[in-house]
Amino acid sequence: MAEVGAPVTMSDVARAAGVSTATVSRVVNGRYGVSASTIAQVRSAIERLGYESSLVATSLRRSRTNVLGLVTHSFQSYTAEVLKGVMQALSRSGFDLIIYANSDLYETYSEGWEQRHLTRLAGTLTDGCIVVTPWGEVRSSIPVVVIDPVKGSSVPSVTADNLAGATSVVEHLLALGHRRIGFIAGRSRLEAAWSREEGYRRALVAAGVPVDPELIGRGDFNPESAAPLARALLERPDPPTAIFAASDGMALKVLEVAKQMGLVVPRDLSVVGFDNIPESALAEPGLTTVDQSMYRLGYEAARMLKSLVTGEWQGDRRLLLPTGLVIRGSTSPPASTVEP
Amino acid sequence: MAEVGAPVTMSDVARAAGVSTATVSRVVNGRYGVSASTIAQVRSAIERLGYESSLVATSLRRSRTNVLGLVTHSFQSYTAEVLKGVMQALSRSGFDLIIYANSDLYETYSEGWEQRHLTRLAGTLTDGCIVVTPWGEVRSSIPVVVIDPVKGSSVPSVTADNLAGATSVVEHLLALGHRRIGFIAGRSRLEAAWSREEGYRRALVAAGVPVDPELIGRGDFNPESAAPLARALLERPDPPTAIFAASDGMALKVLEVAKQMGLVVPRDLSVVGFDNIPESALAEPGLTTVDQSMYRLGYEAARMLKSLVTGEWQGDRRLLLPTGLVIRGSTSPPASTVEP
DNA sequence: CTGAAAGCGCTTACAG
DNA sequence: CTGAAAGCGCTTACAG
Repeated sequence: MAEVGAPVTMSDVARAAGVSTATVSRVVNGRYGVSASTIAQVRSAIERLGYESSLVATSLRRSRTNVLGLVTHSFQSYTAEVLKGVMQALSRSGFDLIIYANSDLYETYSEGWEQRHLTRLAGTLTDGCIVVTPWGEVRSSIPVVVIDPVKGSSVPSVTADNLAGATSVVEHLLALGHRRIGFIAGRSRLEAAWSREEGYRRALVAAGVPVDPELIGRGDFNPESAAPLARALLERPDPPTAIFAASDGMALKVLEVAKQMGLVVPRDLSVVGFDNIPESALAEPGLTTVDQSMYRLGYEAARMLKSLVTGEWQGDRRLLLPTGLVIRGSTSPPASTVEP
Repeated sequence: MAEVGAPVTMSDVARAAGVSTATVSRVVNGRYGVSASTIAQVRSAIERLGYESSLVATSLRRSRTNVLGLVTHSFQSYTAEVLKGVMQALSRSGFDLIIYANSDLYETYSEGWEQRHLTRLAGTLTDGCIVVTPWGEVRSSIPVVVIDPVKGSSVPSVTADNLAGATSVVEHLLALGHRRIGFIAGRSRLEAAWSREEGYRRALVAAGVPVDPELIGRGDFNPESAAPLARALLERPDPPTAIFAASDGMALKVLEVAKQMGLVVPRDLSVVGFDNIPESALAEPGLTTVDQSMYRLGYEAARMLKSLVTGEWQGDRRLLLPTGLVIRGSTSPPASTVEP
């Protein structure tokens, strides 16, 4: 009952039922114009042989496959959340989902992975694709929805309202009395990174606090990139009283560096992240951060893609989803609130 | 830069480069016997047109695709863990991964989904497949590894040591002084469900405690199935002092029912689950349970599949992975330890 | 070193 | 109502 011989093809069924493959195809696809008795014969042969049509052959021949694709680079917790949302949106939709993940995790090849995989799927296998946080702009012969596009992208996309999220972080810190607020930026090509920095800047300017370029570190969303930047900020003669990192991963790194330097959070330093990954709640102290629902991003992306494929999509092709500030233990008023 | 026309095919490249598709194919696949100048022409045409070979066409023609498949019914947290393990094992292996999930979540079609999808992928797209918790025995023309097979399955598989895990739960409860231990079983076709019940029985027998069939409820791993069973157990004139549910989902339901009935856990009732899903740690009180590393299951399944496909697998085709008891707040000695 | 041709497993006009 | 044939985009002997 384990590994059996060659797969059963449509020709096998045709031979067993004594008809042509064309007829088998008609029965399999429920087309009209086949006699009841032929249908019965074919059905029984299908049953007997355990035939299932080959996804590959079918999709090569047909224009429409009813399969949507999702291309992702890696498999983190947030990817899983996205997938749950996607599956929910696709439930009973008639579309199946194929997820393509390349194993070449850290190779040179990885730049442009999304475009490569997309193109390989697009011609034939899938009717539409979701691409999660690509490295660059993507183009395709089929509808595509990008979750977290690069800045300036014109492809349909779903993004969290990073600008509002970042603004609320800085407003929160300002309200606590902070005036020297450091920022560790993310990979600047991504729209998300740009918006988070922009929110930081605007909120400061709106409050009449000058933006000090010395307090901005250039990270890349990789947690490791944040460590030296945090250290540099904190070793200044006039260190910031709060650091806002553009991702939770980087913020958790800031927490670590602060601890190593003998600083107590939030007494000596307030720290804020962005994303609300599960680890942020478990940190000690809990990390104040901005929640962006990855589930929701996945859900909305799938919903848009579905409508794009069927041609029913109305309205904006660039969805902005709300974010929410989550206040935990890593923020408090600065030790000495010095107002000029 | 968004949705562009028809996909670029090999013929397009051939035409642009002034050669035959056979030659393009040779260049794309790095075959010997093409002149340097031709290679250069073809390469430049590929670059210019942005050509990528069609996954579907390639895999239809070739016997080997270097793509492994994973077929799953749903997308829960544990599926995500499995996937992380699979991706880790496949990292830099030269195999890409395709995950096929059907959207038809709750339909009649769902019985036997794994066999259907497996067959549709197997002939052509994938060199091997992982199937996660199937409904029945699977067969295929390509190597398959099942995570959590049905009982009596002969397909290569990876499973947690459910027997040892369940045994350790009951030994823990016995050591605390419990003698009337209720059990809520899982979907009995699954080997995991059977082993967990068997562990429960054996541990009782080993301790000289008779197995009372009245204390065994027949659930199906669905949390909802546990509620009436727990209620029935707790409303008995001689209720158990502890309930061991065969999954965390069901155990959390028991916790809920107990609360509704005004019982305080663990004072009035000890509760134990199985799986160690994230929610079990967040319950109030924390749920004592058995940890089975889904990450590890995925990792080992992928490792085995890889070797099965390349024909290098040595040793057992049925892997049993260790489990570990995780003691949290939901278990304590019974209120009155009555020893006969 | 290169191309014409067959064929992977299907579907779809086109005849009959 | 049914079948022979063409073709989806590739790869691979087979010639040359």
